[in-house]
Amino acid sequence: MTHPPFAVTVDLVVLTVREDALHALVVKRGEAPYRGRWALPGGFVQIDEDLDAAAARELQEETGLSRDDVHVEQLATYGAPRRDPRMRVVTVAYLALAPDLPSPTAGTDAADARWRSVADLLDSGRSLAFDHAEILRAGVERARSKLEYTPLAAAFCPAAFTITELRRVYQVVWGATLDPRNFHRKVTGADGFLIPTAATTTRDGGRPAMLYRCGPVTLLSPPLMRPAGQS
Amino acid sequence: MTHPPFAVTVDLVVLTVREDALHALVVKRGEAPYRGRWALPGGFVQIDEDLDAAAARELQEETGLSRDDVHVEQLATYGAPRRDPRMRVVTVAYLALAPDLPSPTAGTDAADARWRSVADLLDSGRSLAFDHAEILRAGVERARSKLEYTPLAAAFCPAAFTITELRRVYQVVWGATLDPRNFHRKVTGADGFLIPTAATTTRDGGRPAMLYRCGPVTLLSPPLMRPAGQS
DNA sequence: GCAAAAGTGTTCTTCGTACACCCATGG
DNA sequence: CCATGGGTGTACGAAGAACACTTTTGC
Repeated sequence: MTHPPFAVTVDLVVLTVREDALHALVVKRGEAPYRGRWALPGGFVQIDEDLDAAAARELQEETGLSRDDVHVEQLATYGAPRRDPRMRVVTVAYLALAPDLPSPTAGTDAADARWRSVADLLDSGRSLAFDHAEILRAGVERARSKLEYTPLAAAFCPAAFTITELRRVYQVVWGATLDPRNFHRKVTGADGFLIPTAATTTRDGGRPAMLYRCGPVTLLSPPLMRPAGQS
Repeated sequence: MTHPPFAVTVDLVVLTVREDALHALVVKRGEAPYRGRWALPGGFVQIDEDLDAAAARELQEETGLSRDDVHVEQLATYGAPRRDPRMRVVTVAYLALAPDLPSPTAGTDAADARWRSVADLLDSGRSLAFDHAEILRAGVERARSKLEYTPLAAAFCPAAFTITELRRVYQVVWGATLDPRNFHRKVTGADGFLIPTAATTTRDGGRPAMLYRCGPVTLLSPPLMRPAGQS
């Protein structure tokens, strides 16, 4: 047996911040195995399709979001021999970070796709199908560490956002509270992270806040450090 | 076409530090395609085998090293439709960090396996088979960043090593020069990184140096920072 | 005016860096 | 006794943490 046949799928950990909690996109399975259980969105890679393209296609089908709207990156690959009881399936997991969407699952294939809080989903008991709980955990951990040394927190925000909105992302993802004043100084001082716009907004209340767009850098140096010893 | 058949392989980026340069293990291909070219060691995942197990098996076959001797972690997965001209192959790349070995390829299957300097291998011109240059680059980049926030540099050292030997690893992998005195203070001060042993050695010349073993921590906080703007 | 959030200044402490200095060996 | 590397002390400056304070809106 030189090269046994495998099925290859992509699964997506799509994260967003809403209602002061981290949420992930899940779909209700319509068929066996795990029928009726929640699972990460995903599907088979087509025979002439690159892995990244398959992930982008699934994301488009499930959420209507295009690759340009959200950050997508490869997460890890899972291939335990019996992770799918039907056959040998290797799945390439992707992590996507999306802003909070007005109509989160509009125009999608999956009838029963919805946002659910990560805390709920990882609560042992009501577990996800397959090894998806493990994949979700890996995605959340990746997101947490990426906020430290990349400007990816902005991927959770609308195109123009305030410093406070950005800080809320950090607080929700890290489960920490950050000093608004030091945070403001730090991120506005980070070269290339934020581009100021002319506009301001009062949507957070109080004095009008400057709106920023995401800058061109992909790496923050020095990184923002998350306070030690939080969830 | 619901689940087209794929072949799944593992490929290994095995890195070591020798002669003051970063080296990777490569094998000469004995068959088409890319016959006679250098490639990363690897092979097909068997039908009942987990991905990590396949990587460990290939490592064992190619180097005689067991999982206990070296650090092995999943790197990334590559599956461009025509990356192998014979068929659709998805490869899960693994990164392994090994100490400098007395007889690097003793007791191996691959007749023509050897260490070659990463600088040579990535020199455009004499390129590796398939997309292995890209995979090697990803492995080296992963190793570089992992040295910052994990104690993995010790994986390049023998079981008992001196601070200077550890510093040489950092210098070679980062392509930077580090102040011996500040480095000494920093790593000996990092809680759980190094466990002092009773023994000393003069193998580096000069005054006898304390020998250390690797400690239990998996994450360094605060991280060691690599000097900005090096190769 | 008052509450609430934006944004700036200031102080204190911690940590990285640079570098002087002494120690312990081999030759 | 000298070269070589091991290891410690110290001084300076940059950066983080804590928090007082002024600014600008909505109500």
